[in-house]
Amino acid sequence: MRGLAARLDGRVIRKATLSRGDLRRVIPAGLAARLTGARVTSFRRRGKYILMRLDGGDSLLLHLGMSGRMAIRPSSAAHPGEKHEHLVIETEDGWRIGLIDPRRFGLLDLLPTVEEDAHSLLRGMGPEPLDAAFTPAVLGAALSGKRTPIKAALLDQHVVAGLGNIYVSEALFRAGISPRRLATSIPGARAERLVPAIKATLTEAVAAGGSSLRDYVQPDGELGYFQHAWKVYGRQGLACERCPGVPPCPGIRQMTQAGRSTFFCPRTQR
DNA sequence: CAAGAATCCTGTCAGC
DNA sequence: TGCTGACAGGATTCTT
Repeated sequence: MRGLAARLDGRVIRKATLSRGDLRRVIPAGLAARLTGARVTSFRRRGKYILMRLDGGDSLLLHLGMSGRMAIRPSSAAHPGEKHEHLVIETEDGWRIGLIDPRRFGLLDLLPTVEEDAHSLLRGMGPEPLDAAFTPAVLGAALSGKRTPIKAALLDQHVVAGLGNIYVSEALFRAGISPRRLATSIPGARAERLVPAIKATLTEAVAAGGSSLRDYVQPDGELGYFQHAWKVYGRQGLACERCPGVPPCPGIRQMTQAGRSTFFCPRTQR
């Protein structure tokens, strides 16, 4: 969102082009026409959704799904026909911002700005994990009585907003909590560890991922570097960094929970 | 009601 | 080189 705001906030959209009518759901008719000629007045993020406000009172709702990304280039640059570029926004000051989403799990919608919080996709969403209001007591209350593994509970956007499959594994490792543990056992001392672990994981990821969006300005920009900071995700079989040397770490394990990969250290996460 | 499975879609990679 | 199957950063809907 910060990368988009750097190029779009305060700018006038010269032209918006939609090349297909659906992503995860049908895109409202007239969305491109509404963007064209509008000035972008502010940005907001809620969970994994980005909201771009326009003068005139509407907001563009954007979700990148699993495979979506934004490509930012000067309008003057050559465009060797990116595949799966579903929406293109060109600004009056000469930038071209494209939404590229091969799997089309992403989402676009248009809604009145005053109704953002009432939107069906945002209503009922859990607290923002980086807000001061996201405390161990708040997380504990959301998990209390839930007889699902904590891994699955943290992926539920109604419990806490914005955590994905990678960050859940990373946060549980930092907190020393087994992904198999039932959510209802978290309130109390474990929530006291888990909340700061979630905040630290996301703060570091945003710092690293923000750089990737800036790099998108380059034609062959790198995707970012938080993947180099993963402590368990994708590291099955490797030693974790928290086990004492003797005896050595039994190795990071991978398993499937609710259809998603989970990575964890079987010794330090209990 | 809650939890797991199936589902949408395309690209990539391992194995043959 | 080419084919097949498994799997991928998400979230909703269907089953159990």
